[in-house]
Amino acid sequence: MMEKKRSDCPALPPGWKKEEVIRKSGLSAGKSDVYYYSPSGKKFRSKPQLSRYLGNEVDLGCFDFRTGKIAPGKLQKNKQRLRHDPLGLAKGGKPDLNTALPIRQTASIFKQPVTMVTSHPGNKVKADLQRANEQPRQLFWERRLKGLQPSDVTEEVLRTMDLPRGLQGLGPDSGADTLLSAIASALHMSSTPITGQTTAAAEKNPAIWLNASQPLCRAFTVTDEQIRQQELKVHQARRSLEEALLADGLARSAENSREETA
DNA sequence: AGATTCGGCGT
DNA sequence: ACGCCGAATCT
Repeated sequence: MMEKKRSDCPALPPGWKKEEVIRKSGLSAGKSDVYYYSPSGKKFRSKPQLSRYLGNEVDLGCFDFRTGKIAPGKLQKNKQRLRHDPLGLAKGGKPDLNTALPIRQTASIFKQPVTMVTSHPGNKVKADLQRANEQPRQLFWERRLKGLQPSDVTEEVLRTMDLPRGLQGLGPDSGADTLLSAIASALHMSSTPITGQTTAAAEKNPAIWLNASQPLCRAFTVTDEQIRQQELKVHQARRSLEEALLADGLARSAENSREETA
């Protein structure tokens, strides 16, 4: 029996082993296959398979399956993509590695926990609201959000969201789409109330008078009625998400059992 | 049956 | 050129 040399893999959680097997015959002789073994001994033979199993425990985004190391060369690609296809959803529909837990993949750039809808209490919701609030930001960084649109997996653009009148953009790129993204981002990233730009001076010269901790938006007020309507929308959206997660979970377990019993 | 191995499709 | 995975082959 050939002793398989399984080596520890530092880029993975403790207990994971990596193995490389050289092909010794056939047209592909000399090539090699790489396998990983979980601490429990399950064998993995591709990055997607590994990613499905690890979920968000480990970000495999820049993990090189063949070498077993973190590949720093991937950042270039991501930046390039940010221009017109920020999330890589546009086409080709990558299997989207790391899809196990719901991550808010909106304009708000940084991954955050999101409400997990279950029938049980004890949900963790935005547990760390005081994180990373004091990061330096570009003035008018919101313009990077221009043109972002919600779409489903078939690439069809979903209905656009309507903002209430009374919300008005400010500064360069003060279009409605940028405004929506800017406000959404502000709500995600700030733990203080979002008021818009309250000084009238920001109107005339935003570059000087801008309150950088507020979105590029004129000051506004929100009515109780608007809040009620929004609560309704959120409830409906959560139901949709719950159904989607359920369906996804079923598909995932179906695939897992298919692999196990294959 | 499970494990191993190479082919070959798709990118 | 290579990742991924089906399936033939082996034990």
